[in-house]
Amino acid sequence: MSDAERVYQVLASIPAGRLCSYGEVARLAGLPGRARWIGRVLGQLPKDSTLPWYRVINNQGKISFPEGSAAYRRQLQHLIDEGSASPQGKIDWRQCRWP
DNA sequence: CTCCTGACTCCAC
DNA sequence: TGTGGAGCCAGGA
Repeated sequence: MSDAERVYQVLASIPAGRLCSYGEVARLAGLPGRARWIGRVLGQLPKDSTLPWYRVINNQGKISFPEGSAAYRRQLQHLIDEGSASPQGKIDWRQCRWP
């Protein structure tokens, strides 16, 4: 199994309504210290992917896109749909911790 | 091969 | 609480 495949599995196993940081996904995938790589992998994800990439935010509990950008709004909308964030962009990052 | 970049983190100020 | 800098490492030029 490739590193990328493990990352996909970790992603797919994040419950709806829960959030996870890049570094955490990396650790869960057995790749400690490679948070940046996770970001790159997500960036390469096909647009029609069903993986919950939007449940991944940075360690500060924020979306890792410039506020107001199209990508930012797209991710925020998903989080709002799942009740993880308010329309104002306030993210409930307490949900970040995830076993 | 080297240099630069980045959906990141940590740790000192 | 906020900033800044160093560490990190795969990819592309």
